[in-house]
Amino acid sequence: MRLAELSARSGVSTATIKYYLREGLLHPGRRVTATQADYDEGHLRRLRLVRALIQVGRIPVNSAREVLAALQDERMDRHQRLGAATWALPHGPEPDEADPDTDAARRTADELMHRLGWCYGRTSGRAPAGPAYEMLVTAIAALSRLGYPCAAEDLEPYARAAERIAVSDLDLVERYGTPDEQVEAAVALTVLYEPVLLSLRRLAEAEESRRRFVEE
Amino acid sequence: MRLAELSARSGVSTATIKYYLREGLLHPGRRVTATQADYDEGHLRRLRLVRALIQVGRIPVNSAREVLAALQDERMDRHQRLGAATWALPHGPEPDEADPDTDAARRTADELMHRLGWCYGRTSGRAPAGPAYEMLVTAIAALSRLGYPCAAEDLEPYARAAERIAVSDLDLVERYGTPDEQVEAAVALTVLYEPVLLSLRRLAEAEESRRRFVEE
DNA sequence: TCCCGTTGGGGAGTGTCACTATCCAACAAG
DNA sequence: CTTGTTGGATAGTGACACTCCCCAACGGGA
Repeated sequence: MRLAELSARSGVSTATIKYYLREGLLHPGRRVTATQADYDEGHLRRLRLVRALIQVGRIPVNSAREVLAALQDERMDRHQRLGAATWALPHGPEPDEADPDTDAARRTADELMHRLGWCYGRTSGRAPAGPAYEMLVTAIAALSRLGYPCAAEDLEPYARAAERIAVSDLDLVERYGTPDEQVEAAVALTVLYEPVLLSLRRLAEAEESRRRFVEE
Repeated sequence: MRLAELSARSGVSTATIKYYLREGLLHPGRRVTATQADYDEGHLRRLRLVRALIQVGRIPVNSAREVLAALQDERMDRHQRLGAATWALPHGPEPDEADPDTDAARRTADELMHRLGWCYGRTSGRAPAGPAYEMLVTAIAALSRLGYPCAAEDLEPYARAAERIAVSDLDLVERYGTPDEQVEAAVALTVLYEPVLLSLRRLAEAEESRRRFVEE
């Protein structure tokens, strides 16, 4: 398959494919002559994944490169690769450590982890905190700065919902045969189910708001 | 309160506050002289909300303006205002209607709405679809293009989790007294709980992955 | 009274990001 | 032989969220 065909079958312009090649998001094709290369189904699949991560998952190109690199790092097992890929995902601004709200937020997050029996945070920290934990702290700090309730007990229902969602996620992942496929599936599902989840939540909120506030 | 004090108490630079004033995200202060204006606690609160929406919620400035406008539109009731604000939230690219995957995705989404008894979509459509619905369709289309399962039955657990989350959300909202406060709370919670939810999901996934894939 | 700092207002500049356009010489297909 | 495509490279684009700088008009302390 040549560049033009890869472009036609993926719906991505040749200019953009060249850009991804330059940025290392896509492996170069097998060189046939000095001015011709051959691409296969693997390139097409990878290209579609890249597009999905960037366009649907709104992941910056640089992060996408790191995520893809983690996916195929032979030195790690399934769990580690998934962790490395998740680690590279975008995660918003770092918490402002000078802010007292951040400190309070960190304590709230720690308490939540403790309640749930998860091994993150300062007190129960078997695992390093990681970007997802920092993201949580930042969000909790912003909420309390605005005066909205987000004590550990307010957050617990959300965490319980997240637990159930994670079980569904991993069930989907385990449908796939090889560990390699599973890791790719896990990352794709982590990223691409985010918009699914957020849109379902917004629809559910509208539904619940109608139920509570509109008399018919 | 003058500009410098507003800046000090919010942690936002005077240049950025001026930018927000220009962009209409913040009401002008009460003019004292030709070169002096007075800001109050309302400005501080609004500024903190704007910052949270933009920095934590990652909402573009233009969308934030629309969201804030919807919040205080006197012509609408609680439910309508919340809907208008949610409507203005960012929602990714429009689905590509030329793509057969989009059509299939739309049918999947419709079936899901039907299973849940929600009044969205083509078949049960009492309400107009809205951006959240389009976001769902785009994400489902991307997933099936990559060959990942997302039939209505695969999505149902996610939707059930979203339902429970929406109930928690509205419970938090109803702690507030006046409808005005409730609407602001609803929007702030919709937006600011998104990173909370996503980070909790990532942590829960790591936890579940460890449970399944790592023998200790 | 003087003066240095601050004010609102406005225009222009900055840096990042994800492309996109253009050019090039080397090929390849009709 | 012509017409078009290829990989490779550089430069340009448009959106975005600030950020900088300039101005004349105040205003509070010495």
